[in-house]
Amino acid sequence: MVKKPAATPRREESLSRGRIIEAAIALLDEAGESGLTFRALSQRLATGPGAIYWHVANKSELLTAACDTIVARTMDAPLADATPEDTIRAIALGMFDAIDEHPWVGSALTHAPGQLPVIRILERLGRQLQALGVPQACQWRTVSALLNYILGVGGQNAANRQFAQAEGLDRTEFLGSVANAWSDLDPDDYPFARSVAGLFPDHDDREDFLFGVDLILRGVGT
Amino acid sequence: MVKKPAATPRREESLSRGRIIEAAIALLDEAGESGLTFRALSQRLATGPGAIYWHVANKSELLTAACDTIVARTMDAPLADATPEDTIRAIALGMFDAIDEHPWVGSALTHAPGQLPVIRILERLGRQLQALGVPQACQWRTVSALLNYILGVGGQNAANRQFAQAEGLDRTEFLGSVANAWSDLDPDDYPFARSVAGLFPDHDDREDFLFGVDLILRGVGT
DNA sequence: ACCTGAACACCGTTCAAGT
DNA sequence: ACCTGAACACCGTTCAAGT
Repeated sequence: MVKKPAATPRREESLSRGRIIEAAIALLDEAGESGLTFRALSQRLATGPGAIYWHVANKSELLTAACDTIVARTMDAPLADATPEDTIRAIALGMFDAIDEHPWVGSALTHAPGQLPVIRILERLGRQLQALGVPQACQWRTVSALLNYILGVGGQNAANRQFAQAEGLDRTEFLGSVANAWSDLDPDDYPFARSVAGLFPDHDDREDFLFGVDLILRGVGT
Repeated sequence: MVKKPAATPRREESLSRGRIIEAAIALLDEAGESGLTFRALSQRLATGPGAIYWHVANKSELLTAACDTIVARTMDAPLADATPEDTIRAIALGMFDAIDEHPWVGSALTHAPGQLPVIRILERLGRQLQALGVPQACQWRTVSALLNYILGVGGQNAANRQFAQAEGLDRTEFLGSVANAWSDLDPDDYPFARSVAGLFPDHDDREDFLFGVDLILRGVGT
C-alpha cells in the first residue's frame, strides 16, 4: 500500500494580503533583504509560491507594502506638542530609528520613489514647513531637500548593515575596517579622508544625522 | 565529414579588467542596471561567463568599479577657481549631471558605502569645507550631511528613471502620472502632498537639487 | 596564466489543474 | 474564488578541462 508523504502542516487561517505582508516583514527582519524569497515566504505561510500571487502583484509591490507598514506605524506615532522645528526633528529621528531597526526599509524607500511610504513622510514634513511659514513657492524644494537627506542617510545605513552582515562583522568591527581602509589611502591624494578616518569609530550615527537635519533647518530659517 | 559549428568571432585584444569595466559601463548605459549580466557581458566581450571571474571578483565589485570610473572622471574634471561655496556647488552639480547621464551610478553609490567612489566625493567636498573654515570637530558631520544629501537625490533620480523605463514612459509622462496619483489622494489625509502635486510637472530637478545644497551651505555659514 | 562552457543552486513568475 | 506545485526562463558563480 502506498502511503502519501506526510502532508505539510495545514495553516490555520486562510491567506490574505495582510498575513503575507506580516510574514514578509518578519522574514526581512530575520534574514535581511536577500532573505525575502517567494519560496521562503510561501514555506513560512505553509503554501506554494503561486498562492502569494493571488494577493500580491509581484515582489516589488510586496516590498513596498511591507515598507509602508513600517513607515505608517512610525508616522502615526503621536508626537508631543512642540515647535515645528522640533516636530521635524522628531519625524526625522523616527525614520532614522525605524530604519535602524529594519534596515531593509532604507533601501525599500529608495526603490519606491513617489509611492505611498515616501508620501507619508513628505506629508508630515510638509505640514510642519507650512507651520514654519515657508512661502508656498519654496515648500516643494524644501521638503524635497529634507526628504532626500533622510532617504540618503537611510540608504547608507541600510547598505552599511548589509555589508557588515555579508562579512559577518558587527557594527564596531565594520566601522573599524572602514576606518583602517581610509587610513591606508595615499596621503597625497586623500588627506581629508585620512584626517577624518581617525575620529570615525567613536562617532554617533544618530547625532550626525540630527546635525544634518539642523543644518538644513538653519538654512530654512534664514 | 562533420563540420565544426561556426566559431564565435575571435576577439581582437585579450581580456583585461579595464576592458571588462568599459564593456560593463556601455551595457549599463544601454540597458540599465538590470542589463548588466555576466552572460550579456561575456557575449559582448566574445568570451564565456567564467572568463570574467579571472579579472573581477564578483558582480558587486564590477558594479562598484564601473561606478568608480564615472565618479573619478567627474571628480577629476578641472574646476574654475572660485569660492569654496561655488566649488562645492560645482562638485555637487557634477555628480548630479553624471547620475543624470548614467542613472545606474546613483544606485551603485548607495550600495558601496565607504568605498572608493564615495571617498572621492567626500575628499573633494571635505577640502572645500576646510577652506571654508569649518572647525575640525564639525568637518565629519558636515561632509556627511552634504554627501548623504547628494546620495539621496542620486538614488531617487536613479529610481525614477528605472521606474519610468519599466513602464515605458518618458520623464514628462512619468512625472505626470505621479502628479495624478498624488492629486487623487484623500484630501483630509494628504492636503500637503496634494497642494504640491500641481506644480510638480514643471519643476526643474537640477534647480531643486541646487536649492538643497544651498540650504545646507547656508546652515554651515551660520 | 588565462580562458572555456557546462553544470549547480538558486531566483521571480506563470499557469494548468485542482478544490 | 482561491490555492497548488511543477515548469519556464532566467540569474551569479564554480570548476574541470583545455591552451
